[in-house]
Amino acid sequence: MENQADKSVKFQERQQRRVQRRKKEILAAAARVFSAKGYASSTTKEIADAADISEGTLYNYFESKRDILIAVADESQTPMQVAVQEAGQLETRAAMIAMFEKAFDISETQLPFLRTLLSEAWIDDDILQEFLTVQLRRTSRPIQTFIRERVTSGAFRPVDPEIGARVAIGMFAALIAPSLRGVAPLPSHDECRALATAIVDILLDGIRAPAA
Amino acid sequence: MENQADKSVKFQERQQRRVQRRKKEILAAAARVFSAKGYASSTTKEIADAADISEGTLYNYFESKRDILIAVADESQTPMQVAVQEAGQLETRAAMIAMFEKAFDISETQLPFLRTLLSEAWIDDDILQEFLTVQLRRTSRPIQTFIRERVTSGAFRPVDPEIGARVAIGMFAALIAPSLRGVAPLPSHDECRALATAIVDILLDGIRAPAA
Amino acid sequence: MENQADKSVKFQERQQRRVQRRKKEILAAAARVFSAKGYASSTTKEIADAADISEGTLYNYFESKRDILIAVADESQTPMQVAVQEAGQLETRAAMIAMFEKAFDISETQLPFLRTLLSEAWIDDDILQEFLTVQLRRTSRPIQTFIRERVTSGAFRPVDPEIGARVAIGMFAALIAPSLRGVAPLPSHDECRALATAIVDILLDGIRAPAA
Amino acid sequence: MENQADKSVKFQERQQRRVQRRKKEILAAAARVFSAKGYASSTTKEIADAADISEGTLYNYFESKRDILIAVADESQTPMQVAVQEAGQLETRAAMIAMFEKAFDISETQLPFLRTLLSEAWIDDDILQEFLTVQLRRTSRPIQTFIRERVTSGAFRPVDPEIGARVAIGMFAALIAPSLRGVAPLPSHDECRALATAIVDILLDGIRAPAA
DNA sequence: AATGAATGAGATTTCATTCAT
DNA sequence: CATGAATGAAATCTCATTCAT
Repeated sequence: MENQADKSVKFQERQQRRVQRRKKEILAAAARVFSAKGYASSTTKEIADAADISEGTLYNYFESKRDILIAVADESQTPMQVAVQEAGQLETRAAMIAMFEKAFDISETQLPFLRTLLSEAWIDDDILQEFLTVQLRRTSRPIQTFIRERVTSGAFRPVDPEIGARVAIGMFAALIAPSLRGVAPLPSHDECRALATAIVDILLDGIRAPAA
Repeated sequence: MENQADKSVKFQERQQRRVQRRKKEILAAAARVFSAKGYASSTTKEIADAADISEGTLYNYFESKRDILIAVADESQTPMQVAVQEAGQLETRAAMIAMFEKAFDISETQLPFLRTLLSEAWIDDDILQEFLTVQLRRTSRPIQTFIRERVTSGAFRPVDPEIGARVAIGMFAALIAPSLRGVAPLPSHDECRALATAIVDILLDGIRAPAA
Repeated sequence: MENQADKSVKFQERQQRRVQRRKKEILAAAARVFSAKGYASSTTKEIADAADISEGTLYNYFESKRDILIAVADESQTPMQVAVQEAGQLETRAAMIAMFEKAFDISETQLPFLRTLLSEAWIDDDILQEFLTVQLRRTSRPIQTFIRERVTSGAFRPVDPEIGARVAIGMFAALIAPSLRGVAPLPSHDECRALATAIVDILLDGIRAPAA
Repeated sequence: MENQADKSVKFQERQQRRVQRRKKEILAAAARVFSAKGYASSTTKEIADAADISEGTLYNYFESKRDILIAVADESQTPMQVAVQEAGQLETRAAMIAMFEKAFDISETQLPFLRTLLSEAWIDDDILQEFLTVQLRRTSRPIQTFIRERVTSGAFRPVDPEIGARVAIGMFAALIAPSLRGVAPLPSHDECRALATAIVDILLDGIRAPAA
């Protein structure tokens, strides 16, 4: 049999979960608004409307509009970073393709968060430093290590690992950009594989036909 | 001996030139402001101050703040587009390197315009459609044609020309991005050449060492 | 043996006492908040926090924020009024000193209530009329009577009793003001006596040395 | 004959004067509003309405509502301070009366500024420190010096100069308070003289009739 | 009774644009 | 043409009060 205290504890836990859920809803709504119009042009009214709450309620969950942006940026994760970190050793060409394939596999939900991060990082120094730069570094480092090892072992040509990593990320970014920008649909599963294959092929062997 | 009408014509011409010059000055100032804080967060007062004129005067030269943005976007040109169009036939590896080298060679003056274009195109559909998309198409087309020809002739492997072009542009973009974002200085002449060489090497032959 | 009704009555009484006690707690908390920031700048949240209850609970005990202010003003009492009323006949110089000494003896608890009253009376006409004016009149009247009697009897010079009373209150107020404002500590027991003596001396005989 | 530059200079000067005049107007309006409802309860809309301008215009002249308060406080001057400083040596009883008489002579214009200062100093620590305390010190110091000299020369009894000064200011404050609070009209010329005489009489010789 | 999330009216502040000088 | 004060619409944010739990 439960006593008063037990009930109260349970109640508080449920409250906390409710609050967390509501916070997520607001963030998702805010991400959608931000990704459509940019942070500065979005209004708190639009965010509130998108989250189907009143403007005042926003401020029960976040301290300021900027605070919401920070939370949105915090929630975003570049799919490339996730893919790289989960990839582990990339011994074979197939493994590399699998990694890029995974990186292309962005969920519809994640899209607005990513768009917001990328969009604001272009303007806002704090967002760039605290979020995008951090993620890019985490993405770039393992790739650089990977390249450096192979250059040392002679498997790769003497490429500058930093440039190699940046170029690889750039190839990926160029292919996913239209989807991120919202002018192309997210690639289907098959398209992801095709794009990943294309990147790895070019990255490893270039576009020139091998001398006979 | 000049008559009244002649004088008037001359006067009008001088006026027109003065107006054009002043417009350019305002645009340069606006581009600097926009590139630093983004269009939406920039105020007409900041633009006026940067151009060393009063707010009212702005409206003698442009109809609205938006009008200034359009003009700034119009003024911007992606260096890659210029480079591609001036390049002509890219028969040799050296020619390709020269082209990329040229693309890296962005002037300090042009930088704010470019930054503004790229920043706003990420948010503003009109800017994306009317300016960036147009430029990217003009950049991509010749590269696609170039690739298609070589694939047909057997010089290149059977790469999808569109993907090839986008990947090439992505490689370039990844290397110039920090400078455009304002977190790295523009590359020196020597660095431009090194970067261009790196891109062409990877693009043509990949990073994998040729099988012995 | 008690019957049901008795129990219920006792329960209700205990309830009532509990409610009264809680009300006092809230008022004390509110007085502290009001005295620190002023009524208009204090929020119900701050009051609730200070009283260690939730905002909603406030409204179980008071109808509105204003209602709390009224109750706080009601609770406050100018120490001068208390002292004057308890003083009775002020036949001797010692009795007058004793009265002022008592007036200086403000409790730490009473301080916030007083501060709130004085602060709001300066702005709020209702508070001025309903509370401060009433108290001042009750303080002033006995003093006026006291002076008038002595003027009639020839013990005092022909002073306007109203002005005399106001001047006396003003002397007192000027000395206690820093403590009320919170920039000086409350005077110690000895200091109270010294201040009271100073006031009575000046009030009775002035600061000029008697002609030899 | 005037040239372009001269005209421009004159124009700028006129502009500056216009701006200063407008600033004064806004301050006067703000002082009226503040003195009636207190700073925190006054709205920028009310201030703007009182100054017969739009809310936006306020912000062309002041950075914030708080900024206006500071400016109002800055503009205010306690009449007692002015009177004390202009008084010079107070050798005779007549000179003292003249000084207090002058202190009572507050202009209708100055009233709202003073009210605001006194009202806010009760709540706002910055206002207290930066404005009221400064003024009170400037008022109190000369009076203390005056008393100390006479105590030394034996003309006054051994009164603590600080307490003497505060008591004197308190007597004055108690008599002017109703006018400052807005519940009594400003004293007429004759009333000023009567009040000043009353204060000086009591201060110098007390209310007790001299022993025969 | 107690809670604290939700509300919405209203406060302060910003800013593109206009217009009299 | 140049100016910059004036405007008012709209943005961000606050907070007393209500109400479902």
